[in-house]
Amino acid sequence: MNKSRVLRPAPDLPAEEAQAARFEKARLAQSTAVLEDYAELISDLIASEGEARPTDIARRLGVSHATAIKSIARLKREGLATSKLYRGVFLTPNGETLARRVRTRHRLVVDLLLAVGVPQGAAEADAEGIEHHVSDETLRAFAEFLDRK
Amino acid sequence: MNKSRVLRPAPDLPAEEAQAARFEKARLAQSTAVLEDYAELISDLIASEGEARPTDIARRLGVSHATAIKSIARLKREGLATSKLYRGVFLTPNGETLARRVRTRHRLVVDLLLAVGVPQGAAEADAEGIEHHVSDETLRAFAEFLDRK
DNA sequence: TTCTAAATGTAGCCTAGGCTACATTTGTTC
DNA sequence: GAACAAATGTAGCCTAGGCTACATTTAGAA
Repeated sequence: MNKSRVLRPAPDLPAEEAQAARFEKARLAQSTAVLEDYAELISDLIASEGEARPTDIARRLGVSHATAIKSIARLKREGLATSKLYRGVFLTPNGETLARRVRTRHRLVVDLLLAVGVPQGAAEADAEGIEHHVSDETLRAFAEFLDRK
Repeated sequence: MNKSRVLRPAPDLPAEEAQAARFEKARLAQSTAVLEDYAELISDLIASEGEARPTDIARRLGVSHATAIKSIARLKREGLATSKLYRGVFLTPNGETLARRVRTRHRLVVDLLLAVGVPQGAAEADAEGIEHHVSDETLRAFAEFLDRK
């Protein structure tokens, strides 16, 4: 039945697996993207406003407060944040570490986009989605490229 | 109650909205990422194997065939693909157009990563997630940067 | 101190995209 | 042409992350 399968030479198989692995990595990155965004935002809000409240988080992310509260619950489940009823949200040490890493990465991505000639607005907008898929290896390359400039 | 709200100066508000808009754009890009991946893959399979079958699509993406079939159903709902029971999958003209656009964008992203010094493996892996968040404006900047090199 | 608006939290719904388990169809092989 | 293995499709479950509607708590104002 499967004629094409039989005809396909063996060398294709490793390539197929590599492709599948790339997609899987992208899916994984996506599943942590929300956590990363929240961690960074909570950290920013605490730094600039003194506290991170669900309503402010929701407004900044452009989602309803109910959605924000649900995601905050996930952050808590994953050990990245803490909060008490009707009180603001705080990051655990793990959450702080994540926020720092995300902030650094975000800046590097924006800077790289600017360095290759992407206009400011587009750089900031696109970085918001791109950053979650930039591996440490790629990040290192970005840093070196910016150093050379 | 909301002291920080009152204290926050007006100039913050446009910035908040801009930030929310960036996140919303990223969410939107994410929701079309799967469609884009399938369209490109189906197009590739038809070109290289003569047909695109759910099992092959599933194996290449690293998901179960049931998942692939569900996503193919969404492609059909969105007018990007067609298929008959127990037959392969085909792209509509809209699907073809999307696939072409995605393929071009994918190549450009990989090329740009390579050009700034990202190692081949990381470039190919990261591009899989990054590409979906690269706007036309950014893509143009990438192309110009590569031309200059 | 009480009232009330805003913030916070809860419930329940939806879609997308994963999965496994099972049913059906196809096409090759004997 | 019958049997069987592989491909395809279906059903049902799960989680994440959207939403609206409603309930509860808080804290500032009167």
